[in-house]
Amino acid sequence: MRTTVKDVAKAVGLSTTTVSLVLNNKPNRIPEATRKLVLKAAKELNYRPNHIAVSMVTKKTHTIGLILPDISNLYFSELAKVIEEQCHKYGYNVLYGNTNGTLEHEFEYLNLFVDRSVDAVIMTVSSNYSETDVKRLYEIGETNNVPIMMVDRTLDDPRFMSVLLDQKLGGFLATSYLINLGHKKIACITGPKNLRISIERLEGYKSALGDAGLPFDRSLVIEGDFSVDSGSRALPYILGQNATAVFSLNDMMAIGVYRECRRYHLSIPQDLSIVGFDDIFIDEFLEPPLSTIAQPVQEIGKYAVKKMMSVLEGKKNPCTDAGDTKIFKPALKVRGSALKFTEKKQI
Amino acid sequence: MRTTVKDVAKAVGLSTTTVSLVLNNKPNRIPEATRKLVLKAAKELNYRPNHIAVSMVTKKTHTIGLILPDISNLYFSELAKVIEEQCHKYGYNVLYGNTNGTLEHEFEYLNLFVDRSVDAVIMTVSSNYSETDVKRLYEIGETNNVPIMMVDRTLDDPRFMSVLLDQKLGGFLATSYLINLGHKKIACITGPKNLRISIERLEGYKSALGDAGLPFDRSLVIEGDFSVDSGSRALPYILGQNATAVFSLNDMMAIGVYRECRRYHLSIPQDLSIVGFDDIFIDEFLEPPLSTIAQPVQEIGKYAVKKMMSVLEGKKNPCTDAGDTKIFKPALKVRGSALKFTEKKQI
DNA sequence: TTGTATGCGTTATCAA
DNA sequence: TTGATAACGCATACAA
Repeated sequence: MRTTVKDVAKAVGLSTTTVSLVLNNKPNRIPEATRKLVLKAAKELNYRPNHIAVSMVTKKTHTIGLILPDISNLYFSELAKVIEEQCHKYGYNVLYGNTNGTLEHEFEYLNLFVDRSVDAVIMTVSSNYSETDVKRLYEIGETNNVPIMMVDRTLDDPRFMSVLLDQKLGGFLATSYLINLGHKKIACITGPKNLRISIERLEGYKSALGDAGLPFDRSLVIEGDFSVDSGSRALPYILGQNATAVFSLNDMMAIGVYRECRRYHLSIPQDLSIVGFDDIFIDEFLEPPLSTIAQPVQEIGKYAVKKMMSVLEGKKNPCTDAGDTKIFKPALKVRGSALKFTEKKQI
Repeated sequence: MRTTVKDVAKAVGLSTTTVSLVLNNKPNRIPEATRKLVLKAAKELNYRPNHIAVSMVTKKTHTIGLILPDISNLYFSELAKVIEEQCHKYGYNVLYGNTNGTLEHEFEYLNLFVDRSVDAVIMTVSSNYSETDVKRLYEIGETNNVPIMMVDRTLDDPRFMSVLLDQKLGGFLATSYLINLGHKKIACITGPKNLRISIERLEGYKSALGDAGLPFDRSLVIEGDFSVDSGSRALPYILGQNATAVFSLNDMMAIGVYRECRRYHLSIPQDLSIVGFDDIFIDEFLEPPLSTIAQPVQEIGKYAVKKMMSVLEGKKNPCTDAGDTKIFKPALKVRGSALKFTEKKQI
């Protein structure tokens, strides 16, 4: 059996109050003598506070809930790692759940975590929320007094803190790069079309096209679902449109394009230039290494928990403070998956 | 504020006992009338039990602690996903921690989780344990009455449940495949040399060599650390030994070999055949797709939590039951990274 | 069929 | 400087 405060108290012949006082370094003026006595006994009995009991009275669990679409996804597993590491630094543990991108699971985990009295929730919403859904989400946070932070993807509601990426800029960067390489027919494989990040990245694509005086051609855009397979499925269509380059809204679909290109005996970048999005670790090991838009995952994760901690320490009010949406800038990472359009012609 | 049993009781004019009784479907004969009344009130007030308070009295948190070396590692992130999903099915949540392979962190998280009264711990130990360490680990589980399960890697102590892979068989399979392809000089890039899985996989390598009447040549073995970089670093040495094939004890190092081969303008499998270990998802998208030893991660994860659940439900005693070590069989997955030795000569 | 009282391990209030 | 005692939200033995 674990030793409790009672055991320690009994061992030193003092009350549990006194023991609790010294163990928690309370400002009460406890004489050094009894102080040492208690500390010694606690150590000898290997006393460790029962966290559940502490939570019961303090109303703090020092636990945060992390709700992610899929932790086996490279981007999220890295994010999960940073977040856990950072939380650990602050003395917080993390409870996590995979939603597989469904709204039901998002709410299910949110409720589950809130039932377990997590101090905060960090989540990336992956489905479409109706106004009612947003309201429901907000109310869960409100009535349980747990701050909710959106990371990577957000809801259109200023009441939630958000830590995001400038998705549009990413789309712009990728597309501009391809344009500067001389490509005119640049296809775009999107994510689910109603998804915010999908829309924003596509906007960047359009905007780059516009800046270059190139027309936006709807037939060059094909919808995917961020999976490798959907990337593969998109290739035949893209080829049919005579595109010479493609901007894939994430790296997984780009990998799908790679795979399908091999089946068609097409080589990247000679036959098709491609730029992805995310910069997952595997990119540099692909053949050719995939050029992509890099998200500063480490910084995003660090910022997210730092911000959350300051909220939990009461330094910030998540609902009223300005600047509650932090937007990180992505960067183009040039590797070897895109070639000048002219070079292509020479082959 | 959240509604409590008291609120519900007050609302229906009954005692908290009655409310608790119906809410938990206790076998007390509660008349359908009051039953419905309570249920209705609970629903209207949106009552959700405070999990912390429940744990306080039931001594069960329905939480398991998952201690992994690195959740951003492809193998572990997949394992973490299965485990979380399975736990979720059983109504359990998971608290997780990254140890980065250090003994201190393993103990730190174990203590942390035990302080939080997790019902069980599933961990993969990644460092070397002295006898004292093993004893300490065991005692933590014992005094807190939390079953500890080792997954993927184990300690040499029958008191812990273990869910493992037949590592030696994996090494044997990979090496035999290369031997059957006609290779005589097969290098081996190992993991940290004192690590159990490293030793076991190497034993499989030796055993395959022995079965084929091939000599075990120590100079063909080079130590890595399971990272991509260590795979890259190993290549020049392997080339220097005139090896025509290499068995990499994990896929990450194999990826390192791929990368380094490109720098040397060597092609796989024409210039060098290679077989990895793990079957991480990216393997099939590499060029050429990496042949490897596949671990049934899904099954391993499912089995692990199923077993743990049966222990928690008291159907099994983790310390006395026989067969507490389950060993899964790996399988060779042939893709395109190895070629017949003779074909190589023809090129 | 339902209510009272108690306890889980801890912190907090207030008195001594 | 220290110790009763209450309280956190719930489940449960026992009583009514």
